[in-house]
Amino acid sequence: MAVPDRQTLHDRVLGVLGPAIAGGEYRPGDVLTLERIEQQFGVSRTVAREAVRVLESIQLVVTRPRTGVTVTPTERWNVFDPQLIRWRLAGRGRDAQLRSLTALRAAVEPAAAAQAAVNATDDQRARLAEVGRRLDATGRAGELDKFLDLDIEFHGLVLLASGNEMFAGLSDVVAEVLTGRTVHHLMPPTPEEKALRLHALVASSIAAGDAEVAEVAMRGIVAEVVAAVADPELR
Amino acid sequence: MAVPDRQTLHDRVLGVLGPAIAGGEYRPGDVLTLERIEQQFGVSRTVAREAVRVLESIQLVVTRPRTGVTVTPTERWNVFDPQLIRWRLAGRGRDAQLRSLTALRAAVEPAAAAQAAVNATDDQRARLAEVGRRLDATGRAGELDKFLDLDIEFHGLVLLASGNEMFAGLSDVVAEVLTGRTVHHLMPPTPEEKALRLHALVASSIAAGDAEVAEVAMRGIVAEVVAAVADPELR
DNA sequence: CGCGTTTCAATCGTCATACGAATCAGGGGG
DNA sequence: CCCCCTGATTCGTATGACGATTGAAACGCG
Repeated sequence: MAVPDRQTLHDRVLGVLGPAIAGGEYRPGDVLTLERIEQQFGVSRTVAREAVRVLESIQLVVTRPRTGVTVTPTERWNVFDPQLIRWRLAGRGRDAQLRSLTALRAAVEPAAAAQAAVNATDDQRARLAEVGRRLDATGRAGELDKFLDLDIEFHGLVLLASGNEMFAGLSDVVAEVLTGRTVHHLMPPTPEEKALRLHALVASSIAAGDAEVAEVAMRGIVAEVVAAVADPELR
Repeated sequence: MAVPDRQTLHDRVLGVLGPAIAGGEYRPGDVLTLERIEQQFGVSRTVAREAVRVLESIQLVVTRPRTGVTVTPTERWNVFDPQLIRWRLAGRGRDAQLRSLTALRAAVEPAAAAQAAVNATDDQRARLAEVGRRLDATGRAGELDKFLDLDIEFHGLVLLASGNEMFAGLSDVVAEVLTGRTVHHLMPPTPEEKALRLHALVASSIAAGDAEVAEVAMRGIVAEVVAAVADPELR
């Protein structure tokens, strides 16, 4: 066991450089040269270049001849990139990231639920109902870890069943947010009864094809989440 | 003149490979080898690798030793990547992409407007009012090109003023959608009177700090957009 | 002294080549 | 019949070299 995950070298470089930039250890305008990266990590030009190339595609940096690799102003960053989101959630600015993502969830998930009620396949409706039932059971039993997994599956299913690929593309992000919320103890020790009922309502409305109720119910869920994340007394 | 834009080689490779994969010319499961890319484009391994590396970071492909570079199933793609969005808007699947993006707009922009009413700086409120006025004027004058520019600026401002970086990160996407809508003639030759009034209402509500009205007004705007894009008679 | 031009050096961009590592397939041995 | 070993394929990484780009300093001219 414990064979340290075979990682490529550029992944390791990226895994240091990315979080460092995302976490603000380098400020916009700071300059890295390829040579410095090579030396700092003891890697070849090839590896350094590939790592930088990826950072560039996330628009964390720009590279120009004679100047080097310059850190980009934050507002140009590709904030939807899952890697970047993970880096930011792991470092400082985690709370801010969690809040902005939660606002995004609040905007998107009700719409996704409505569309899911219209577009879901029979199979998806059935699975949603099933996951909803198990969610309810583990919630009432207070099994938080299992609840988290099911919660992630639940919301992922809704986003997927919406039939909108952009919505579906957010499932990983939602998973990160849910996980982060649990890890940072922004979750009540036992899921609230109200939340459980709302999840059940979302599932049944989607199963029944009732877009309006599905949307309202989901709005209720995310409203609670927004409140929890915004609550200053928990930080 | 006509000095062909100095582009790096990997950008050119990427500019062919990316759209090709995004446009479905390679199917999920298809395999490219680095060697084939080298030969096809007449470039060195370095260049081929860097292009592939970027594709990998968008999750269009995965690479494994002995196997090669394999095209990933669509649902794993990083659909929020601006590059990918542009590639898809440029090729086939353009309509589908336009529709899914519009649904995303419809979900996000009302929330953004509401938050903007709360969080916008004085300067942003003023600029929004100003842009709103000019939007109205060019709209009534029927100057479509100028209207498009102002419309892009308007929606970008709202997203930015929301103070939520995720929302702000969508301004480029919204710009693409608005442009695409005009290019594909999903816009009425003269902007509708109702849309103009709603834009004005959004601007004034945000300026006045009225989140509720700003949200409702924006909802009115995007509802019209959804209808226009969904309208089958225009395709 | 001011300003445009030239020179220079730093850094990226690209290439060719070589070797190691991972992985899958198939053959040989138990 | 199963397991292990061997080999082939492809990526992963390193190295050294040269050209291209560009910003800044040095230079020369008015």
